[in-house]
Amino acid sequence: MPELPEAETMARELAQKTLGHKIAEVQVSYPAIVASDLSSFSSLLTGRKVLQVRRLGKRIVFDLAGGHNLLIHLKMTGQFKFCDFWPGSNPESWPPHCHAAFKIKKNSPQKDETLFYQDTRKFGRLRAFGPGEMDEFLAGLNLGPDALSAGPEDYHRLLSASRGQLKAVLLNQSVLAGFGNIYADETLLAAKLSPLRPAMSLTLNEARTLQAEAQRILTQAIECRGSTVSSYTAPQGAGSFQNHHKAYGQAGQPCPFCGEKLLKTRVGGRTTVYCPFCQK
DNA sequence: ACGGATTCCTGATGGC
DNA sequence: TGCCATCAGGAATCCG
Repeated sequence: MPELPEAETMARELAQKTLGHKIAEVQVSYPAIVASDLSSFSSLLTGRKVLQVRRLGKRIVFDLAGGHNLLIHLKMTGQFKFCDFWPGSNPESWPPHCHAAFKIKKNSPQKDETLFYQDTRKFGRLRAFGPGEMDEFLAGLNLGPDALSAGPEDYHRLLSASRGQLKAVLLNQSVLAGFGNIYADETLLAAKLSPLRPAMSLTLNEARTLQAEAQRILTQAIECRGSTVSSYTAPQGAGSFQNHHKAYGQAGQPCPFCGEKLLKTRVGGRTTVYCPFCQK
């Protein structure tokens, strides 16, 4: 599922293909995928040049000319793919699970491309904004600082201020933005901290370890272009960090530190894999 | 203010 | 082999 490293990879690869080019046409085949006003979705984006593509937590932002924006949350299975044809108005003729299409009018002599938003489970959401509107929307989300750029003191202050189990707090995007189920489990195992313990009990030294491991793992995952599980693919193909997972999906496998079997449980409603001996 | 359940979806998996 | 039930999961929303 797309978390911080996957969203970062997608933003980079989307930028490579779209920066400086115009969105010439927009089509939506599954209207529920648009979470902003549907009638203005196309007109807010059409004819606008892409100035920047960036990641915001797990979201992807297209900054467009004139202060307009396209904001995407990929949720579980959202992804982008480029094709060299423009789809017909009949959704049946679209590539599988594609719900929106953006015609990228390339500067000559490059050939135009179609950017498809593809989402098997249809959980993802797209929003288009006029000038200033996105900031207002984002303020309402109350996102915490980015998990990759926050420092050790931030980790300590934010996590130890929240009630609840450490992993549940780590997954709360208004505490830190970017962690999902994969990297929460990976980071907690690497830092030898139990997902089950109260976040309030986190000491400054433990927070330092947690932040350092988060930085290391998220950075390495970005270098691997993310983890390809449940069909995630970036525009330029699958990532490879799934080959480095030590916790996620590894229940019953030996703990990398002590060799005992990793256990599976649930924290905050999510499947959680951890070592009951190493993670304190 | 917190935890828990529910909702949105579809493909993969497991039991019989 | 086939069929049906269950599970997976981010986050908004609702309930207690």
